Amino acid sequence: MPRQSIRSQRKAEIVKAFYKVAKKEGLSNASIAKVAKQAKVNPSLVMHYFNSRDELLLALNDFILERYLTIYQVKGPEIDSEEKLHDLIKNLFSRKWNRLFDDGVFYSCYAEIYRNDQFRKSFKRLHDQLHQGLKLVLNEASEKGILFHPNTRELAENIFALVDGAYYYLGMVDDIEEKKKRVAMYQRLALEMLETHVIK
Amino acid sequence: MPRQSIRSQRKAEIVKAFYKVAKKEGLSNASIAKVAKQAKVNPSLVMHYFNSRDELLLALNDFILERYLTIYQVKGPEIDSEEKLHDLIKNLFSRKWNRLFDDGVFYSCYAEIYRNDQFRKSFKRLHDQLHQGLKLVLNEASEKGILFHPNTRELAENIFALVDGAYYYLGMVDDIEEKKKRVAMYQRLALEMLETHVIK
DNA sequence: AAAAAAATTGAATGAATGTTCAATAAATTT
DNA sequence: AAATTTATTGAACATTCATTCAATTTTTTT
Repeated sequence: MPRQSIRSQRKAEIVKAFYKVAKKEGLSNASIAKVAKQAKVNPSLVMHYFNSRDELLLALNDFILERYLTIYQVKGPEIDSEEKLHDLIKNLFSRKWNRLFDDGVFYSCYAEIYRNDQFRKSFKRLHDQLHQGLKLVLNEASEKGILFHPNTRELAENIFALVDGAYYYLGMVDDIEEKKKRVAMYQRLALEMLETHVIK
Repeated sequence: MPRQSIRSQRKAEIVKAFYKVAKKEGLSNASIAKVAKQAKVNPSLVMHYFNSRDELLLALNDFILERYLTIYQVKGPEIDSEEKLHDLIKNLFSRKWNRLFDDGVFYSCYAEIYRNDQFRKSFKRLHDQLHQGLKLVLNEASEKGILFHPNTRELAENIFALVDGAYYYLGMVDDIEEKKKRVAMYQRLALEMLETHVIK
C-alpha cells in the first residue's frame, strides 16, 4: 500500500478545511465546494477521499475528539494536591473548550446525532472518552487520599452533566458579569459534589 | 386593521408546517418550498408573511416556548407535599420535553444561537422563563415549609444546569437500560440538591 | 523507459435553494 | 356596486448544491 502518507495527509487537510469553513460560515453552509476552495483543491478530490458529505462529518467527529482530549494533557498527569484537583474541575467550566473547538460547530454536530445513527454512536464515544478521562483523574485523587467519594464513576458522570448543562446555558449569556457569576456558581456546586456522600 | 384573524391564523399554520417538516427532514432541510407544500400553500405566501427564513426561525422559537411552558401546567398549581415537589423535579428529567417539542429540531435551533444574535436573545428568554417557572415552584414549596434551601433562584439554576446536561447526554444513549439507570442517577442528585446547604 | 497506480482536475448534471415582483382572487369598506 | 385592501398565486431569477465520470497529471513500480 504505497503513498499512504499523502493520502491520509490530504484527508487531514480537507477535514481541517471543513472545520475552518464551518467555523466561519456555519456547518450547514460548509459545502463541498467551499471546503475544496479553502483547501485549495478541486471539489472532486474531496469526493474522491470522502465519498459523501456524511463521511466528512464523521471525520470531523474524530477531529473534535483529538482536540478535546488535550484538555487533560495540559494539566500534567499528576494530581498531587487538593488544589490541583479543584483547579482541574473548575477548568472544565471555562471557555477553554471553545479554544479547542468552535462551540457553534460543535453544537451543530451535536444536533446531527438526532438524524444520523452512525454519527450519534461516534459522538457518544467521544463523550465517553472525555468522561473516562475525568474518572481516571478522580481515581488517582482517591488513591492519593485527596478525594473521598465512594463512587468515582458516578461522580465523574454527575460532574460532566453539570459541566454540559452549564456550558449549554452559558452559550446564551452575552453579559460578561453574568457569565462570571454563573461560572463561579456552577464551579461552587461542582466542588461541593466532590465531598463524600454517605450512602443511605 | 381588519382580517387580522386570518393573518395570524395563517402564520400559525405556516409555523406549524415548518415544525413538521423540520421534524421529519431536519431543520436545515426544511426549505421554504417544503414548508409551503406541507401547509398546502404557495411558497410566495410564506415569504409574504415571513420576510425571510430567519423570521420563520424566530417564529419557531415562540412556538417552542409555547409548548415547553405547559410542562408546569400539567402538574397543577399547588405543590402541597414533598412528594409532589419531588415528582415535579424528577419529571424535568423525563423524555416529556420531546413529546412537547422534537429534540432534534430543538438542538438544531440551539445551534443557531451561535450564528444569530437575535435568535440567541430570544432563545435565552425562553430558557429564563422556564427557569423562572421552576423558581416560583420552589418559592411556593419554601413558603409551605416543604423546602429549606436558602436560595431558590440559585437552586433553580443549578437544577436546570443538571437537567440540561443530563438531557444532553441522554440524547446519545440508545440502550434503554442504561438510559433508565442514568435518569435515576441524575434524579437522585437533583433531589440531594434540594437539601439545605449551610452557607459557609 | 515503459507500465501501473494513485492523485488531481474539469466539465457537466439535474435538482433545490431563497427571494423578487407583478398578476390574480377574495373579502371588506366605502 | 365601485373602490380598496388583503390574501394568494405563478413565473422567473441567478446561485448553489452534492454527486458523476472521464480525462489528465504525477508518482511509483516494474
